[in-house]
Amino acid sequence: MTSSEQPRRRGRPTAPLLSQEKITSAAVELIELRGYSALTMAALARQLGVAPSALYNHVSNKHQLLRWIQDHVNREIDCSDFEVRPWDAALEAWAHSYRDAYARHSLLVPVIAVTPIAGSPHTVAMYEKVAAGLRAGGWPDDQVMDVVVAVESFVLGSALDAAAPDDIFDVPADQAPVLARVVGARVGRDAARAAFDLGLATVLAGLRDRLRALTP
Amino acid sequence: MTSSEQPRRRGRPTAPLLSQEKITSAAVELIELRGYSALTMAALARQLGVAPSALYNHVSNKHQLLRWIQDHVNREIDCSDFEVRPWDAALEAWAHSYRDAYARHSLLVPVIAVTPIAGSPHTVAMYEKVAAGLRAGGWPDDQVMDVVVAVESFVLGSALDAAAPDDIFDVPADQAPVLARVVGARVGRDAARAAFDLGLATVLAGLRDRLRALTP
DNA sequence: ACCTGAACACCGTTCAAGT
DNA sequence: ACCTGAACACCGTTCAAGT
Repeated sequence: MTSSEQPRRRGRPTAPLLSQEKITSAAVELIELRGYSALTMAALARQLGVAPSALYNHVSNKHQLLRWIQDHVNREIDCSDFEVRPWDAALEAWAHSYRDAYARHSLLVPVIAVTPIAGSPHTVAMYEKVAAGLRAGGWPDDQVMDVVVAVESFVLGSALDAAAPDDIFDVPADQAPVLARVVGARVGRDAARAAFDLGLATVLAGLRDRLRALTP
Repeated sequence: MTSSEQPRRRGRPTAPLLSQEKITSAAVELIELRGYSALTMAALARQLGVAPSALYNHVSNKHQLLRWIQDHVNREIDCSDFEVRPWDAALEAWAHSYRDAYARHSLLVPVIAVTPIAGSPHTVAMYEKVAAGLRAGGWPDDQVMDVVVAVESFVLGSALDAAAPDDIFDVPADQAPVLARVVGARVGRDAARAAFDLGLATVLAGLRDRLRALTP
């Protein structure tokens, strides 16, 4: 060990093993490989080749880690259409992309719904684009966030629904005859997607009407 | 100890200390008193004056307990209107009641969305009424469940949103100017309710249009 | 049949100690 | 500044033992 030469105090300035980026992508990898139930601080540390306690030098607790993951997932959501297409078409594409992302991360849904966005740069950028698109489309300032939140609520509820088993509404016909009948009448394969498509089309039609009534 | 006489084997047939009803209402009481984070098997047992392991003679695990609580909450949801009012008015009242119930139990939302209803009598009864009301209102069999699920997705998403802090969208104006502007333009106190009301009105308008187009 | 008490495997998190 | 290893408080759940 040479005694001086290097700017840092002694030895070479060994780079830290961990960082927000490394931790987040390891966590996402773990989730995609083995699901959210496999995401424990111990398993994450193991994946990173480090002791569990080492994580706490970079992340204050597991909840903050979930917020990092949330921002990472939001990065995948496509909202580029707001800059080039009419507000309603862009909103539809955004809702689809948003739902699909969180259908794969439904465990995050209760986290998103409640976490301030300020610390999440990609999330802030997404809302900025959406808000700008709606505003440019003619929505008045004091209704933009209501539209965003309403659509988002539908999207997140649908993402949860997408994680439901196919037989969730199965019930003995003698116990609930009408329910059994209408449940049996659903032809399609992907019932959750059919409900989402119907709902989204309905919401968009309703919003178009509302905006039209607002600006004569 | 007399040897015969009693139908049971020996002593008096001491009634069990626990039952589904007692466990469920103790759990609900615990939740309303100290929140979901206080609902542990140990705390629940303590409330019932019993050892934690005793619970497992009546409930197979904590997840099943959550389903019992879910059915209990669903009992509070008002869907009586479906028998006496037009489908759209009844759907609106149901959605309001549904959202309010789960705004108080948002931790259950991810559970509901994924749990088969078959084992939950009040839940089945609720869906039966809703389905019958929509069907009587003129909705075709193969679309009834899509409408139910779409509205329910919006309701559950909104229930999650109702648990969000007021400052969830607060962001520095230089970082996201349009977002900051429209967030600031929301006048009202209860932003979550405003978004829910706008969304619900929009969904109902859209559904009325859709049904009208279906039945000329 | 139903309850107790002790135990188990696992969790997130803390902290003194090292470099 | 960053990591290790040992420890802590708490979880849900199991199970032999009692009545």
